[in-house]
Amino acid sequence: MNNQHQITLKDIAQQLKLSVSTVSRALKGSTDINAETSKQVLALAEELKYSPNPIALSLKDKKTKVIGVMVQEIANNYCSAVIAGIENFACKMGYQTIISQSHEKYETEVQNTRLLASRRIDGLIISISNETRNTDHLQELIDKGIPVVMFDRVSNAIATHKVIVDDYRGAFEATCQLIEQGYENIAHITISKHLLITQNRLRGFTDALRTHQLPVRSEWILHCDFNTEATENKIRHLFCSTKRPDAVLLSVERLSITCLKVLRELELQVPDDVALSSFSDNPLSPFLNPALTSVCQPTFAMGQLAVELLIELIESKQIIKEYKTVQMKTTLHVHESSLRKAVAVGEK
Amino acid sequence: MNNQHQITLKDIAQQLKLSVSTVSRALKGSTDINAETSKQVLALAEELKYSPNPIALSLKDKKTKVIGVMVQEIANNYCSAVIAGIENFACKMGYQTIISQSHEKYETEVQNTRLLASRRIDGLIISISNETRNTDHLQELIDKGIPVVMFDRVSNAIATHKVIVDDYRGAFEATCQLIEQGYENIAHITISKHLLITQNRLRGFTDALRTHQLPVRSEWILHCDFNTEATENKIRHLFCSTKRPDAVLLSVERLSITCLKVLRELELQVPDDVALSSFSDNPLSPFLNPALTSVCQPTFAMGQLAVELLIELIESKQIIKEYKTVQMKTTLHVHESSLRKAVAVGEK
DNA sequence: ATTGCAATCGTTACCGGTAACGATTGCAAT
DNA sequence: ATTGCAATCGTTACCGGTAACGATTGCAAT
Repeated sequence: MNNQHQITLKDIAQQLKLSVSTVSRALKGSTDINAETSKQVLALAEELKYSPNPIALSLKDKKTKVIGVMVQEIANNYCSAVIAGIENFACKMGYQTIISQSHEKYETEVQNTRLLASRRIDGLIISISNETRNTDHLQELIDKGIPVVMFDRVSNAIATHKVIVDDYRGAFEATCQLIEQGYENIAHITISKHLLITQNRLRGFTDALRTHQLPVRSEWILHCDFNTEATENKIRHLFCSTKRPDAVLLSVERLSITCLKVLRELELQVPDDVALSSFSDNPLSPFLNPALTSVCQPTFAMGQLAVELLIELIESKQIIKEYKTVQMKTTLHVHESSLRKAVAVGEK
Repeated sequence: MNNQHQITLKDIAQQLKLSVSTVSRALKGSTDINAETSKQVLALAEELKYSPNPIALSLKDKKTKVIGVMVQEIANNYCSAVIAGIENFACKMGYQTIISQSHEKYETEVQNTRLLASRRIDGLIISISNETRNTDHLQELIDKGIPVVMFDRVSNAIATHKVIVDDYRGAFEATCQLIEQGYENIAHITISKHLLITQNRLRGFTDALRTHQLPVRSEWILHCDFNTEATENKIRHLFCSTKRPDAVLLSVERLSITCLKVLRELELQVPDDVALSSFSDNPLSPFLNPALTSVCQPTFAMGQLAVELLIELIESKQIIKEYKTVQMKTTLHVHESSLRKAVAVGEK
């Protein structure tokens, strides 16, 4: 049973004693063919379960109908939700996706981007890694004629369509919510300072503090990477200082988990001792202990939009010079982790 | 800058006034070539950043070096963790993966499987949908010479390599843990009765009850699908009966979330009113409210093994007749959701 | 009878690789 | 001088499609 070969035009042509081009015409619904011949071809194609070889088409048309997606980690709620949106729209448009991971490493991102390019993808959707500061590997792709669309962690150095959220406002609102609950000593645990999202979220955070006449303490702004142990140590140090924060705004979900872990270890209660608020898109956030106040992003829609923009770039005949950056809105879901207990509120 | 074409052997050949085959030889490290010529070719290839067109190779070799992966949902912890394992090993072996989703629908699974096949994937890794009872679409692939490896939700109807866990023992142990805590009225909320994992987990569950001389109540065995509303109603009905269970074993993580939701709505406390134990691979399980007792699977290793077996099938010269089913172990992580409070234990 | 054209089909080239085969050259062995 | 062979390179065919172009046939229009 094994090693059956896939049916080709040639097989059909030979059986019907026709040329491959006639068979091709019949299958493509050309009018340049006898109706009877066409019917025979279609019937046999159906019977043999013929399906055209996309490899042959790709070679000829120099289009693979494959889109590359580069994210930090598939097993990450945010990423997999965006990918779900990408798949949804890409599929409708007849594109398939190949997903690649950077694992938050610059070197891996560069290598895997080149690997995708060597696969002759028609375009790339990317959210850069925490380490990435140089984006030449992306410019390389664009120079080769492979369009790139960025989302989430975008870069100013690349001129292309981008899909982001209003990180500034997301952080601002979350910080204000903490302040309104009476928290005045708020720390910010975030990722690489070189990422735009980090900078925007940080500005949102500090602006919220300043708006409420609260001081900004630089030692309470932690830039972490994805080395869990190092991050745990940093956070532990933060909470073991003589004066410790009574609230934290976290920039990404993974950090909030690490933070929760450390707080448990230190036997600090959330939100009694420390309140938490985090950028997060985990559907389980409301079921956490305590339920985690979350700045949510329209992940699925972001994915859909990113592919839509990418396909626009891929299929447009003329060279596009005008690139747009679409900024979507975040939603603050307030839960227990950033809410003063009723008693405490009463005392205020 | 746009529409730069990719460098081909022809480009290099023309610049060096050589034939493409000589260039090809040089790049492939053939000895059948002058050392000096070879050096020139390699230097120019480097300079022009030549990378071979995998499409052309695929067409010639009838191998795409692409593996299809069909799962129910990417945005699902279990799936994305297995996929991470698949990617890890596939990448090392020079394969790329295309991920496709069934969204728990039989029709979608069949369609997308055919789509993958039409893409000429070298092999497929699949966990079938909750609706799937007929697996002809997989046999079709195998008959075409495209090997298939199944994991998690496997089928007896297909003869091939399979990677599963000991579902029976996983369910048995989890149920015993509940019984040992003094819970005697245990329900089982699970998925389609046609899936082997469902049958094995159910057997583990009922055998544990019988071992402890507890009755098996058929009305307390709920088979759900992924229609959240219908499932919520079923669960609500279960807990609103005159005699309600005091513990539940859940077959998949998603159901445990739905169950948690309903219990909150009904203001039933976990584990005071109802204890919960669930098959789950969410890293957040220990941080849930209450921390969820989980039957965990070695997801990453399962993914790795599944590709390893698949690549073995793809690359083996002779036809393989002996298929193996690798059964891995589950681990029970006991947390608050299935632990009697100290007081209650004292009363026992 | 010739011409033109529509209808219908086949031939050929091409996409970018590789492998089989062939061709050329020069030198050593006879 | 002839033969054989190694070294080195080019030609060709093929993978499976499609499009451009060409060929044939028969009939209507002149």
